[in-house]
Amino acid sequence: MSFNDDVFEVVRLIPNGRVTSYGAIAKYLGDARASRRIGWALNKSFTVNPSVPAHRVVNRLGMLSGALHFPPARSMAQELENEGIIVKEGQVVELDRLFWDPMTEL
DNA sequence: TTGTTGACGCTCA
DNA sequence: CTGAGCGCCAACA
Repeated sequence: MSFNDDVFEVVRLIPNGRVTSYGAIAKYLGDARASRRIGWALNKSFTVNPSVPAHRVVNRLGMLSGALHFPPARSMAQELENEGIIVKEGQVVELDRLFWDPMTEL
């Protein structure tokens, strides 16, 4: 199934220390309404190789809405901070500066 | 087969 | 400014 693969591919292209949103990815894939499905795709991202940096994907406000779905062993916020991204109150700080839009960057 | 759900995003009150 | 509601559509019970 290619939708998931496309999602993974785009997510893997996100530069280190940057983040993007479900909507941006959906739009890039041609279906701006697929944002909800991006989450589904990312669920499986933990079972594929090479691994997908799903922690770099947040909702359009920069909130870590998917943090609860991360494997217990990993912390979404922590992974982000490891890359230099500041996460406060479950939200990415300076989102506008760290945001990476595949539509304009690719 | 039908109904509910959700890692979203937008609009309206 | 805040909160509630709605459209989307695949996965799941």
